[in-house]
Amino acid sequence: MKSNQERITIDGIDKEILRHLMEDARKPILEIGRKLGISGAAVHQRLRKLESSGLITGSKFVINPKVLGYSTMAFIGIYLDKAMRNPEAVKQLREIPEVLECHYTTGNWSILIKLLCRDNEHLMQLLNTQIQAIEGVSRTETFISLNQQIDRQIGL
Amino acid sequence: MKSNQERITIDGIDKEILRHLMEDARKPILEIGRKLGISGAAVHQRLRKLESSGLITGSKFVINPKVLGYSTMAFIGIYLDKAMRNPEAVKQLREIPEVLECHYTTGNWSILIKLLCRDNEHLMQLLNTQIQAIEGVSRTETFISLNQQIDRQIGL
DNA sequence: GAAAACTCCGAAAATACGTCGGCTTGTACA
DNA sequence: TGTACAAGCCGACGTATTTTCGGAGTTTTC
Repeated sequence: MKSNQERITIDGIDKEILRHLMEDARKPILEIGRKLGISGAAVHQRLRKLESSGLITGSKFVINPKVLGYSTMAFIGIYLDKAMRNPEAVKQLREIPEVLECHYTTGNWSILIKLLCRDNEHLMQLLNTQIQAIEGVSRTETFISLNQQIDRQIGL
Repeated sequence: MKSNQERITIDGIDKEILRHLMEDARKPILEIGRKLGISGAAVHQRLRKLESSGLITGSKFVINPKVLGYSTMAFIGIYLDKAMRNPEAVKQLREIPEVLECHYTTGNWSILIKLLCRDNEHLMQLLNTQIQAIEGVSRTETFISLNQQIDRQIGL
């Protein structure tokens, strides 16, 4: 996929197309065209333009982690004894599949991660045997998400 | 979409199908079938089983916020003067389109939100005019993500 | 005002989707 | 051992979608 990253102008029709596909990536292009009152070919051409502009980075199936037994989400702030250790720490965090996000942040911590685990016991085990074991990690602070009340992409 | 939520067994072929679609929701079923050495019909039947089991919750187009000028991600811990105020606060947070996630968490804060804004100035403006303005918010702590180094779904 | 650039449409070809009956395999049970 | 049942796959089929193409209308550029 090429991303020319050229300046692009997105009009209302583009937004409408994207709004449909952001909700359901498999919605037929023809159906979107019918809904907007333009031909399927036009929708297709606009999508190609949007893709080549780099605005669309891909599409994903979303799976429900609870069905897999993953129901505990947590955020962990990580203190590193030297900020320099960041690249190596991230490399090791990447090996932990439960780590979904990893941010290099301002503030007290060096790193903030979001992770998804089965239950509190699983979380504790990850902390003790995986995360605290990473070289350079001096301390962590854990925040368990009791309930995720909003989860969405940036709007158009 | 029905979700029987029945117990389900996911074998290696199911995982392989999901792995493909989690990366690219528009990948043709037939192509996946060819890659796995089974017919398109079989892939289709498996997908129907996975859908009705509730494992698949949908599909999304992923857009690149940077192309839209959104390049600053931040996490904000919010203190509420009374935890009771949570539902009303969340309702108001939902009205702020830059708020992508909102978690009711253990720990110091009542709420942890993730938000995406254009730049630091935009962030400051959101804090001052939108978030601090919510009734019940007594204090906030902001962590700016200088770099998101991991971003993924739970693995199979 | 001509040329270039956009954007759309309709049609056609290639491809994919979704369903069906039938085949094979494995299991349960008498 | 034999039968019945369920699960999973296949090929084929009709329908629907994708993708491409040329052409036409409109706007922008110079």
